[in-house]
Amino acid sequence: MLKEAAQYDAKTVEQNIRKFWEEIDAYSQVRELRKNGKKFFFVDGPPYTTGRIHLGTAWNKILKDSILRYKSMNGCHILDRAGWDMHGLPIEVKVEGVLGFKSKKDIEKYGVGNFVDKCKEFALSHRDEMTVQFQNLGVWLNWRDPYMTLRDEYIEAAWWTLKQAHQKKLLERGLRVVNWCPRCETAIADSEVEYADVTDPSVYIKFPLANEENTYIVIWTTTPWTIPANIAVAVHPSFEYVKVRVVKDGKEEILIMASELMKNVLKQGRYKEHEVLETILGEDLKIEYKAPLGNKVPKQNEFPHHVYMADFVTAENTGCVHIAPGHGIDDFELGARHNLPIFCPVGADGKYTEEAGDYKGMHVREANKVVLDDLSENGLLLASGKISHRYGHCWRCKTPIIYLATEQWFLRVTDLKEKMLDEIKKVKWYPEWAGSARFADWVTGSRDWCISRQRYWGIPIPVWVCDFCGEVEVMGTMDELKARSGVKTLSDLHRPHVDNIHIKCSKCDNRMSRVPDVFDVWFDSAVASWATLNFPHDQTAFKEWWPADFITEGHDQTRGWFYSQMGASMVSFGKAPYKSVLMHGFTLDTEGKKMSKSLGNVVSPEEVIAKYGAESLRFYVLSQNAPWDDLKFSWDEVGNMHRMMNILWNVYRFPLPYMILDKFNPQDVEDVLALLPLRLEDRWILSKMQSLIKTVDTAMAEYNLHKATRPISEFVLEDLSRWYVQLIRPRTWREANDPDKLAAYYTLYEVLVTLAKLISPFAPHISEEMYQNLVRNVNPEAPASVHMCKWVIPKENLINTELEKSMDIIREIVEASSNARQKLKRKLRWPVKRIVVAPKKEGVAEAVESLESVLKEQTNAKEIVLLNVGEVWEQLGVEVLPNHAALGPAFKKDAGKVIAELKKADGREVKKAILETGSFELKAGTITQEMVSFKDTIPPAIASAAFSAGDAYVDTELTREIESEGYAREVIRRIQDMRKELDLAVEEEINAVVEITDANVVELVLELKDFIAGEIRAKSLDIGSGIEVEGALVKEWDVEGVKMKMGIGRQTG
RNA sequence: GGGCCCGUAGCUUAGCUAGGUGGAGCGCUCGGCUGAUAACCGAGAGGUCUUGCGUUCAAAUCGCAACGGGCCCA
Repeated sequence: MLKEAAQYDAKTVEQNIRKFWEEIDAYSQVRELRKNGKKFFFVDGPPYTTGRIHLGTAWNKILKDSILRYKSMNGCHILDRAGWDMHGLPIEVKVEGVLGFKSKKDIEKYGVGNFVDKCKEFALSHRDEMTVQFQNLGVWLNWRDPYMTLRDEYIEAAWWTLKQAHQKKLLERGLRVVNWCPRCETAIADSEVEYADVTDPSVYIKFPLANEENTYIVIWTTTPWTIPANIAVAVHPSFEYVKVRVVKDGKEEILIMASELMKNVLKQGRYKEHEVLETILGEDLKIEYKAPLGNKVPKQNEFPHHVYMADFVTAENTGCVHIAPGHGIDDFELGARHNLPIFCPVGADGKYTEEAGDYKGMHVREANKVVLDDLSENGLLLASGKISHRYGHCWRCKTPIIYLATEQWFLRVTDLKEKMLDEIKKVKWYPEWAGSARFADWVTGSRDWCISRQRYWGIPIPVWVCDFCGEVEVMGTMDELKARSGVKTLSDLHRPHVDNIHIKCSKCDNRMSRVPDVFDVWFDSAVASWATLNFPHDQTAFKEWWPADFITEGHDQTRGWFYSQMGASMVSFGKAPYKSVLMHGFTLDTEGKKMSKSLGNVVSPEEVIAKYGAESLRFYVLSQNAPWDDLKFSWDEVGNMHRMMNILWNVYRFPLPYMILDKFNPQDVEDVLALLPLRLEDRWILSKMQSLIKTVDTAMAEYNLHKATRPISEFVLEDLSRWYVQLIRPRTWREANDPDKLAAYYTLYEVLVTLAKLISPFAPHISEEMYQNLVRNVNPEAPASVHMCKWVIPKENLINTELEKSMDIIREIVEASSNARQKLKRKLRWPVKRIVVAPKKEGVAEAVESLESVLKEQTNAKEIVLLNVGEVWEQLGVEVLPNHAALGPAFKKDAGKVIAELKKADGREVKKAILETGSFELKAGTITQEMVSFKDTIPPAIASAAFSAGDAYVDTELTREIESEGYAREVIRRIQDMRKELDLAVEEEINAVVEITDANVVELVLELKDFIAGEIRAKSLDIGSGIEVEGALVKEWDVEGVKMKMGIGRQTG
């Protein structure tokens, strides 16, 4: 049997539903149910286990959940292990913080094993916390068996992948300039560099030419600390350069720089006079110069220093670029092209090495000032200032990065770039530009992938190198390592367990040792699509499922997970690891600014849930934006969604007491609906319902979640609550069990059940609650959960677009008439004599004729008058406006008489005559068309309002009948109000007394005494003038200026 | 400096692909309803469609530029 429902309390509903899901293990039942369906392989982008989820992660998981629920109801067999990204520097940094560590030395002292254990503990406990937070959003993923990057089998997937790379000669060890964090003492990937504004030195330095006295080439830099490593200068081959003689403080010297930048440089150096000696094209600059700090860095004097051509030189500052191949990416590449020495006198800790001569032991961050002083002493500092610019930082510890040439391991993904770009085109991107523009752009500009990190908490790089001959071997699995090393038991594949395992070199029989590095954590998640299938151990699952059908992540993952997965997959399998990608946006605050702790504008999902519940948050993030646009969070809008949910709930709740009272037991709804005498409004809402399903399906086909959810809100608010429910109210109150009422019950029931299924992917809790009551309480044989139901299919036979259009017109007329009523301040409670509809277009007549009863009821009109298209209502008067400019010359001195006569004439007749014959005869003369114009006039009791297809007139002329009914309703409404105040039950009977001073009104009200008594459930009702008023509650009222005193009391006995 | 996305009423937004009087919701003002009721409904006011230039008979919509925001990169 159906049960009544309490007022909407999102939190209670959601908690109960989640408990219910747990009890019946709904998630597993659903997946089990669909196991023979079409396979749909979803890979969860693994959130990093640092702590609490934020609004962006919530949105991310809500999108995933809604899409997967939709797919599942459509019959898909879904594979959806939740993922967790658990390795890497972020956790190391947090653990270091907890332990109070400052550098790697502290970790070594503490013991790598102990440190790694702490990291593991941290990751696992945070995973548990975050799981609960996701579940509180109603997100269904496989939480019980998630994939975790710290598991041995996951690590093996990464190892296997690296072995593929090695076999395909895509793994390379080499000296490269990498982004280096001097605090973490490790290389970091391009994707781990975060850019922020900083103030740095902005200095102009003169490099003295080797063979020309007192002549200098001028360079500009923001990193003076790299000057000790300077090897060359780059100029643009097609720029024009000048040799210019300058004078400052009486001293003369010759400078070389780009001619278009000369003015700037001379200003910087505060030179008063100058004379251009020569202009030279960049490519003709053949210059050798002396090391500017040769006196401090002896090693520098061993290197030749020349000027080279480079296209990356821009026309900024001096047009001459300082090149230190050990400290810059462009520099390194230029150096490689010209076989320059890769001089890098800086160590892993950011301190200068032995090679830096006098600077040895100094940290580069402190070196800028010293270097500038030394240059100044050498007379080479032309100008020194400050600049604010964007500079890269370690995205975890925020330390400014430096560029260092170091030995690292690389994946040569640049070799695969062309193929990768082809694969991008095969993937279906939502929106299209996410792939064709954004991702393609990133891939085009990408470099080889540095996968090694000099850290502890990560997947150990499974590369063994021969201590003697340098031979390289990669272990693909744990078993392989055991077999090659002879180690019998290996409890864990992390450091330090694998650090001291050695194998024998297959070439020279000497000892091979593992390189100490761990993987870049982006490599971890890169292998997720096959690691989640337990590949390489489980080949069958891989064959059945891979590649992924769908992934969705934020647009920051273009450079991140979209890319890392693509790269790893190209290396392993030569194709894209996913078939379709939905790129979603970021959550920003109301100002459109990024949410960040430092700005203090962070809103957490928990706050939102605490206030409005998960369902409102879900519907909000789904419907507010297109998925790919950034979402500006707004509390008001979440509140709006909550309001919509509340209305949905009330629509669901309101008929329940009546249905229960009538012992309504819906069975074979479809068949019964076909037999019942449905009213047009019933057919209308059923038609609307089917159309809505189509809209949702169309939107979901393109992952346009916003276009799926917005029309649902609209349907609930506009069609169902504001219209259909209002229309059927009187039918539900009827006490007899007549077919007309049943038709309303069945229709509403059918709509509510369909709606519950339709919204279940997006609002899984409230839909489940509705379903459990409406369906399961009536039919225990039905599927145990709404999420086990099949997706709704639009019933074509119920669609009637003509009817939908007609109803739209009727609603417009109702709105227009209520507008017109307002002009005359006539309440809806008072009936109006008639409503006249004057159509301007076809279709209105049909609508009004077929839906007259609806129109009459909703406008509270005694009569509906329908005119023909273009017909003017006869009650409208026509005012004749004389055109003095035309009348004056025509009638001269009689004009006044003509005008007076015109004003007395019947405007309608004048207009008719002019329109038909072009003239109208007055006693004083003949009026022609140009002499007058016309204006419609409306009688005082009538008001008009336009709607899109015509005009509506409301005639509020009072009749005795109308006044009687109006006053009666005023009385009823006030007594109902008093019943409420006394907290009476709906069916409870009362005794009532109404004293009305105005005898005329008493008479009017008495005409409907029985009607009033019935409406207010009065056992006895006294109405009169000057009678005594008593009862449990007595109140005085002012009804439209008429004084009334009413008293009611419980009928006892 | 480059790529991509975004910029419409006080707030959140629809419309932009396929140019032709800019629609909503919230908030505000006024009103209605009172058997969903610590709910619900209607009306009104409120817009140089970020700015400028261009294409066109016609631009929120197409193009260019600037400004502001976001993500990514150098």
